[in-house]
Amino acid sequence: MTDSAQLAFRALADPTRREIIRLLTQQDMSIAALTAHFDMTRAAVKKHLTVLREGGLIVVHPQGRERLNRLDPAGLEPVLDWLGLFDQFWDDRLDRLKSVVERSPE
Amino acid sequence: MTDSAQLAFRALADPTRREIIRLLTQQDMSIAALTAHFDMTRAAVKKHLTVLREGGLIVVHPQGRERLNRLDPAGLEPVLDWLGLFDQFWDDRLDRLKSVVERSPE
DNA sequence: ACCATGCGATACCAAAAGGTATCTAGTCAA
DNA sequence: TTGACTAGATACCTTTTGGTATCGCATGGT
Repeated sequence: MTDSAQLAFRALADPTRREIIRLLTQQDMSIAALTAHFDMTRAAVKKHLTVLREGGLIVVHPQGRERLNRLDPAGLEPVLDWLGLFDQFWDDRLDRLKSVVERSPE
Repeated sequence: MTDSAQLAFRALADPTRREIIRLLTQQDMSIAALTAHFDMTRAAVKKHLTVLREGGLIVVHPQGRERLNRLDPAGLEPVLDWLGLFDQFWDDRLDRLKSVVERSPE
């Protein structure tokens, strides 16, 4: 009963992992293919993939000697659910802020 | 130009900080008031509040000798924006998965 | 003026996270 | 079966993170 939202939020907290997610929205990819997009070793990418899998955000399905990593949208549900708890709150204030934010580029 | 989404995602990655957010949706609170809800020292809570402020999720406004922490919904925008990039993707597959997930409690 | 109180800042510690190097094990082609 | 390629596992290192303990600084009541 380890809070599944926790594992998902943790998985999303790293920029490399979010980039992996972005890449996987384009197509399923092997570790080697993903590693080509980063300046780090295959082992490091593997660790990120493990965290993503623990967070339920990807699934692996072996194909011959390759193991393709595929995005699993169901893993995002806990995150969306949590954020949804505050829909009312965010909406109320976001609406009021929108015009303000747009005209103050900071 | 430090990616603001990164700071926000990092702030959301800790369960204590998410609980703080939840508490702050009810009412603005001082550090002391927040600390009463956790089994940790005021200094630890203070650190979490710093991370939340860096993530743009809360703002502090002094009131006498108290400093009330207030939720800032604008800080969540980068997160919602990032998630929004995959709306199409999630939606497509979430719809297909919904019934499946509901009948497979795993 | 005093003293409680509410916070901020710092130094310090243990554990977790991100990374590399290296070794081992399957799978496919010749 | 040998060799090349793809990936998992482990040991190890460094940095970050979450936490405590402690000190000092304002603020407000008496």
